Amino acid sequence: MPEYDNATIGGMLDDFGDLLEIAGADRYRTLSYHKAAHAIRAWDEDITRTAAEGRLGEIPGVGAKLGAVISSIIARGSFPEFEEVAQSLPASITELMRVSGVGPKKAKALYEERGVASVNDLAEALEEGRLEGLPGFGAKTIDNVRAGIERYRAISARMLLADALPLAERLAASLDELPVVEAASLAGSIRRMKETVGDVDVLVASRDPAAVMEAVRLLPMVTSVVASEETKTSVLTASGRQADVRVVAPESWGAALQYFTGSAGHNVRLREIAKARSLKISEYGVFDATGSRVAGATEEDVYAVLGMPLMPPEIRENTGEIDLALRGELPELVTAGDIRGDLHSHTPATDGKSSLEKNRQRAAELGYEYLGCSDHAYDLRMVGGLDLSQLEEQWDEIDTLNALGDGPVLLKAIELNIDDEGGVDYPHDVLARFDYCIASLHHGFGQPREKATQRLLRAMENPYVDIIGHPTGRLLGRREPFDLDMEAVVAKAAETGTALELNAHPERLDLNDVHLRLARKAGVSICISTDAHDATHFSFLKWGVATARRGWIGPADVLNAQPLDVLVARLKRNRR
DNA sequence: GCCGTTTTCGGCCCGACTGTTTTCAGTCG
Repeated sequence: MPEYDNATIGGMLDDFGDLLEIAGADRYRTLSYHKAAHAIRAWDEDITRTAAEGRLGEIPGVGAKLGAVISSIIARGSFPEFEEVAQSLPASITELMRVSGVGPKKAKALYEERGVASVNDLAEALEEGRLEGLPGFGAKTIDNVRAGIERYRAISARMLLADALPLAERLAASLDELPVVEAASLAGSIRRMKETVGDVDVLVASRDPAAVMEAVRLLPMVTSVVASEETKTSVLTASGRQADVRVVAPESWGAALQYFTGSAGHNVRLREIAKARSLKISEYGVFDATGSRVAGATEEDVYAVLGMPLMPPEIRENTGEIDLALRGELPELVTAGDIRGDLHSHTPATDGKSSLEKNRQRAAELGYEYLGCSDHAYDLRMVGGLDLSQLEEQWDEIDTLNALGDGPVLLKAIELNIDDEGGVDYPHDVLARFDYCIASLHHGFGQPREKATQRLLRAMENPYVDIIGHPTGRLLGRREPFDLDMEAVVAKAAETGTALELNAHPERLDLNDVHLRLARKAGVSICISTDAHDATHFSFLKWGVATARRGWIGPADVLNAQPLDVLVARLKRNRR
């Protein structure tokens, strides 16, 4: 049987919820599938284990029925309700709903009246004029659907946060400079620092929306205007990415910023809480039963009137943050300023571009107290992994640079390669000579869960493996992560005192937010490392910090937020 | 289908736009 992970099961429940909606089921029933899907994605335990232990009911939004559905999926890959609906409707038609302008009713009509069962079918039917005369599909709707298909195809390829954010920040900053603009900010998933984003949302406070819209259309970075209305303009930027700029009145600024930042699930929870207190919250403000505004100008006010402190955008994902905020127990989140050094960098001795000296100089500019030099170990032959004599050469260079006195302390480290049995490149007597060792998986990506997991567990049992590098091995949009039992990995890290890396490379961001929350709960140390292969890569730190914050990681959890003596004392080899 | 600071039954988030609706359903964010 294939293994079902949380994301897969969440996806299946989402698809089924859409299918039910098309079939015309009660909308609260369909909503419950979507709610459960979200909760399962955020569930930081392997759901097959939760199921095996009979604890599915602990997942918010999962009751008796959904528990049975999930168990059925795990046992046999499907469930009776799905099979029943799939007899009358092909499962593929849920894809139609991803096209802007097509909802459940139109999707159903497209399938039943024209046999359209996928976005490709839809594009074809459109070309051939086969949608003429279909009720609900007038000329304008057809135009909208045509544009929707293009947008769907463009956004399916999501953009890395690191590619989208600089441009988005420039866009917001240039609007902020306009005299008619009182405030400008990013909103949506890019403000929440999600690792990938579909499009860019920018919010502006102004009394003169027309002037703002005009200015947006004329910005140099705008290559074309998709649509421009009174308070909203959509443009394509040089990157080909769509940005939506919205204008709101200054008295609604905070409410609108809160609203458009989301996430959707977070907003729904907030509105439920507001309602229970006889308040109504919308993008215009928070209103009491008499309809008078009680908050809205700032985000602080909106949260305060609901009894919460201002919520950092990165954690607004409806994964328990609201309950913590209500109890005044929001976790302290790490900031870039807390970071005292980088523990993972490479030099030209293996596959790095910048010399040890140059890396050290850059680390000094960043105000770091220490820098870990961690080139690849011997077994990674393709990048020229170091043998003992090369290591001794590097150690001499480190000693020489450290003797200069000023600047960050260079640490003698290594990135070990974990072999098929969980072993590493050097014997213990060599490993003992490093200040610390990182061990990483570099091959065997297709291995079954049991095998890949065992490799990591065995590596962590080595007393000289202090840190596991880029634990899941994913490359966003390019390579799937190793299939790992992350609970077992985290448990072993906690048991052995091994730290887990949060690799800050924008294509990795590995561990992800869900894994980080799991590690935090288990008390595992995290090191936020850039894995710099060039001195310019130390700036990747911000992506790692953003992801750490999404994972509720605080400065105390972060190994490289500690002063050098504390860091050294917390290394596995020095704890025993 | 879920769930309890009004509730174990009757609710379940809000506001706006769009088009083909002649009074509002469908869709979106």
